[in-house]
Amino acid sequence: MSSEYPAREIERRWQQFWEEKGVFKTSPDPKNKYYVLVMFLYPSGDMHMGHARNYTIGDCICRLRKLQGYDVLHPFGWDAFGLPAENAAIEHNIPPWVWTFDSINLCRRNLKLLGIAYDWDREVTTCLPEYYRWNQWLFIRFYERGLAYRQEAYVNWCPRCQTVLANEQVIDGRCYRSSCAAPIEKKKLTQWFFRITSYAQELLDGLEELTGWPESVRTMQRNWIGRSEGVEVDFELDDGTRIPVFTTRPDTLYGVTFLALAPDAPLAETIAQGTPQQEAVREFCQRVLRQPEIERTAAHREKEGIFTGRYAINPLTREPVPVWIADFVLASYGTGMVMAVPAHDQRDFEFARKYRLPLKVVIQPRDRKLEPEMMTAAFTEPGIMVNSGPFDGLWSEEGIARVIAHLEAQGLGRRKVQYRLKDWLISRQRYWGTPIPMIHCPRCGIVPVPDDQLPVLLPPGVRDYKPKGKSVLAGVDEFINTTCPKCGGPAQRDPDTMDTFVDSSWYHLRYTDPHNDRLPFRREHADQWLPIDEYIGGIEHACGHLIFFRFFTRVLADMGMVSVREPCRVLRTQGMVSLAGKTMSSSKKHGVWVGPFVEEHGADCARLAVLFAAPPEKPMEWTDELVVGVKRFLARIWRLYEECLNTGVVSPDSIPVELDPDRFSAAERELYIHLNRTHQKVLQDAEGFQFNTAISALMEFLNRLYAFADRGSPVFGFALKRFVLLLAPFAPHLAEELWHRLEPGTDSLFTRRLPKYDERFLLFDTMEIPVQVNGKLRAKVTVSRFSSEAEVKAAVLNDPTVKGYIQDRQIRRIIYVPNRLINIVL
RNA sequence: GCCGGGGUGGCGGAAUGGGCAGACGCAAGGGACUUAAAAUCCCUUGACCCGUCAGGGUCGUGCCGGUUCGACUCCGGCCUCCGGCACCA
Repeated sequence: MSSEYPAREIERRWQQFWEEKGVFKTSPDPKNKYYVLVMFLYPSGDMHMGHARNYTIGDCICRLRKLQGYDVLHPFGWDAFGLPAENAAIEHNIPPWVWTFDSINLCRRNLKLLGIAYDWDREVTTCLPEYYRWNQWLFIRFYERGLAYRQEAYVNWCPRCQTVLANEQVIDGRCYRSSCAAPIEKKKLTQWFFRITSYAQELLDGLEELTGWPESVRTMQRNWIGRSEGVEVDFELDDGTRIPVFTTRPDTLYGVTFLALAPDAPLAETIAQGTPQQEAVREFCQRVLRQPEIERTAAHREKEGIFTGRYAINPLTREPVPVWIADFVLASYGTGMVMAVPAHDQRDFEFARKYRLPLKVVIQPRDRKLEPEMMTAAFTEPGIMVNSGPFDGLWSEEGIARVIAHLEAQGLGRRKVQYRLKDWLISRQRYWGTPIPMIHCPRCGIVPVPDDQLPVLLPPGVRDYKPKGKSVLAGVDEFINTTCPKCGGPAQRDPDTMDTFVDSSWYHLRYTDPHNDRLPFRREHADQWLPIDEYIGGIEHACGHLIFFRFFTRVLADMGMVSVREPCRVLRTQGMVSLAGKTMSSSKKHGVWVGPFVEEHGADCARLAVLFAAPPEKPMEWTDELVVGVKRFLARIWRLYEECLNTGVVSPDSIPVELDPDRFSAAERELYIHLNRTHQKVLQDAEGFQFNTAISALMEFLNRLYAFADRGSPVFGFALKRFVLLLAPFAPHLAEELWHRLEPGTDSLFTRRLPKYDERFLLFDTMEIPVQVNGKLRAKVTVSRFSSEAEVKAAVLNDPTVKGYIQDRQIRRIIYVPNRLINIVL
C-alpha cells in the first residue's frame, strides 16, 4: 500500500525549494538575533562523517531557533590559506589555489547535499584578496598601536616545513601538522610578533564570565596563560652587571647557592668572556642549542650545566654565589635566569647533587629536622624559616610577603606577575598566506604599506613553491622590489606571510558585513550580531584559535571597532568521529564519505545518525548498525503518513487548527498529554544540545502514534502535524515534505513559528506511585494526581501487596515525596 | 608530577537541587505473515536463584568505607581510562 521512502528525490526537491525561496537568507534588520557559528573549514579534500556531525549540529540549532522565531545568522566560509595547499602544489606541480578551490567546490557540494542551511551570500574565503587585504589593514593597525613588532629571538623552526611556528603550533616538541610532526628546532631569527601578552591578564580575567564554555576549555586556557605571582630579585656580578631573577619563593633567598642561566639567554653569550671558561661555555651552549627541542626538554632527562667562571652577589646575604649555565633553565620564561635553592627546589637539588654544589637549608619542617647531607630530595613544603637573618622563626608562607616588602624597601627587587603565555609569532616563510604589508627601506627603516595601496597581492607567477629556508616570496623579484612610501627610494617588501590563525581570528566579525570594501566590517553590523550565541567546533583549538579570537576581539574593542570584549557566549565542543578505532581524516583518506553516503541513504539519515549516536561532545565510533535504527525510524514515519494520507483517513482539511479539550475521549486526552510532554522535552533537550535524547523522545512518540487506534480523531491529525514541526530541525527534508502534504501549497515550514506547547496538559490524571518498604521497592499504587498526602498514604496502606509486606509490624515512619515515591519504614 | 573530564547491560547510550537504574536504539532469541526470502509486525532480553504454572527472592552503576528511611547521584580513601600542560623557577 505504501511506497518505499524516496529520500533522495524528496531531499533534492526541498533543497531546491529552500534555495529558490531564499528561506535561510539572513535578515538585514534582526529584531531577535541569534548567531550560530560553526568553525569554518580548512578545505583539504573530501568531507567525512566527522564534518557531517559538526555541521549538522549547527544546522539543527539554526533551524530550531528559526522555528522559534529568531533572526538567525548562520554563515559559512573557508579557512583557505595554509601549508597543505602549498605542499599539494609542490607535489603535483599545480598552483595552490587550484587545489584549494577544487577542495572548496567539493566541500560546498557536500554541505548542500546534507542540506545545511547556510546563507551562502555571506560566504567568506580567506585566500581571496577581498578578505586578506583586511588582514593586512588590521596588521598595520596593530603595528600602529605597538601590538605588532619585529624582534630577533630564538624561535620554533620546523625543518620539514621550512618555516617558523607559534608556540601554540608545537605539540609535544613536534610540528602541529599531523602529516608533518617533525621535531622542532630552535633558530635565532628576526620575526613578527603580536603582543598578546599585554592582554594576558584580561584574557585570564575574561574567562570568569565565560560560564557558557566547557570547564575543560576554561581550565586549559587558564593553564596556558599560566599566571604566577612573585618577585624579581636583583643579583649583581662582580663588575656590577645586574642579573634579575624571577622567583615565587623569596622566602628561600637565604638558601641560594648558585645562579643558573639558560643557554640561550642573552647574557649567556657574554658572561664567560675573559675567564678561562670562555671556550668551554661557548661550546656547551652551542651543543645544547643544536639539539632538537624535544630531546633537550624531555622530562626526567638528566640536567647538564657548566660553570661560567663568574660570581654574583646575593642581595640579602651579600655572599658571592657561582653563576652556571644550565640546560633546564628556559630562556623564554621570566628573565631566563634563575636563583637556585637546592634544599627547597627539586630541579636545583638534582643539579647541585650532580655537580657537587653546596646545599643550604633555610626552611625547616615542623615535625623533623633536615640535615643537608641526609636529604634525598628537596623539601618544597612550607615550614619555619631558619638561617635567614632577621626572618628566622617566621612561617615561610608569611615570610614570602615579608621578604618582598624588604626587597622593595631596599630597592633590591620588585613584585612581579609572570605569565607562561608568550607573544604570538605570526610570520611564516611560506608562500600560501597573507603577505605582511611592510616595507624595509634602507633609509627610513620599516614602513607600513599605505592603506590605499592595499591589498599587497600575492604574486601569481611563482614557478617554484619549494621552501629553501627563507621565504618563497624573497625570490620573486617583481614582488620583493618596490619603492619606499616615505622617501620614494628603492626598498624591499617583507618576504613573509602571516600565520593562518590571523585569518580565523576575526572571520566571525567579517560574516556580519562580508562584502564591505571600505572596512573589515562596520561596527553597527558587528554590534547587531555579536556576541556569537553558539559557537561549535573542536576542542583541539582550546589553546590556539580560541585564545587568538578572544585576543583579537579585545583589541578591536579597544580600537572602537566593536562593542563586545568577548566574542562568544556559549562554546560547544564536538567529539571526533572514528572508524575502525581511528579518527576519520580527509588527508589520510580514512572515513565514511558524505557524498556516497547521502546518495545511498539520504541526508536526513546521515543527520539523524550522527545526532542520535551520542551526545555531541563525546567522541563516537561510526558503525553500520548506527544507520539501521535511524533509517528504520525515517521509514516508519514515512509509512505512517502514507497510510493516513493515502487512505484519506487524515487529510489537510480534517486537521483542526485548534482542539477542544472538553470533547476529548480518555484516549485522546492521553495522546494529547503525551504530545505536549514530547514537545516540551524535544525543546528542552535540543536547546541543551542533547540531540540524542530529543530524537529518542520523537521515537517514543511515533511509537505512540502507531499504537493509537482512532486515526480519524482530530487529536490524532493534530498530533501528526505537530510532530512534523518537532522533527524539522533534525530531519528537515522529510519534515518539509510531510508538511506540504498536510498543508499543500504553503510556504516552507521553516518560515512558520513553532507554537507553544499546552501547559495545561503536561501531567496525566493519575500517577503510579512506587512504594518502598524499608527502602526496597515492593509495589506500585496508582492514585489520582489530585490526591492529598493523606489520601495517597491511605491508598498505599490499603494495597494488598503492601499489606503483605507490613503484616502486623509497627510502622515507624512514612516518607512521602510528592508525586515521586513513598517509603514505609518498619 | 600538576590540572580537567570519565568509568552504568552484549553494544551506543538514558536517568544526578538523593527518590522506580537500564528510556530510546542496535544486536540476540522466539513467534506471525510469506512457496521462500527481504521488508514489516508481535513477544522476550542486567546477572543469579527458587517455583510445574501463577509468581517470588537475592545481587547489581570501577573498588573499599561513610552519611541517609533511601545513594549511579553526596562525603572520605583508592583503582583505572581519556584529554591538556609539563624542568614555568
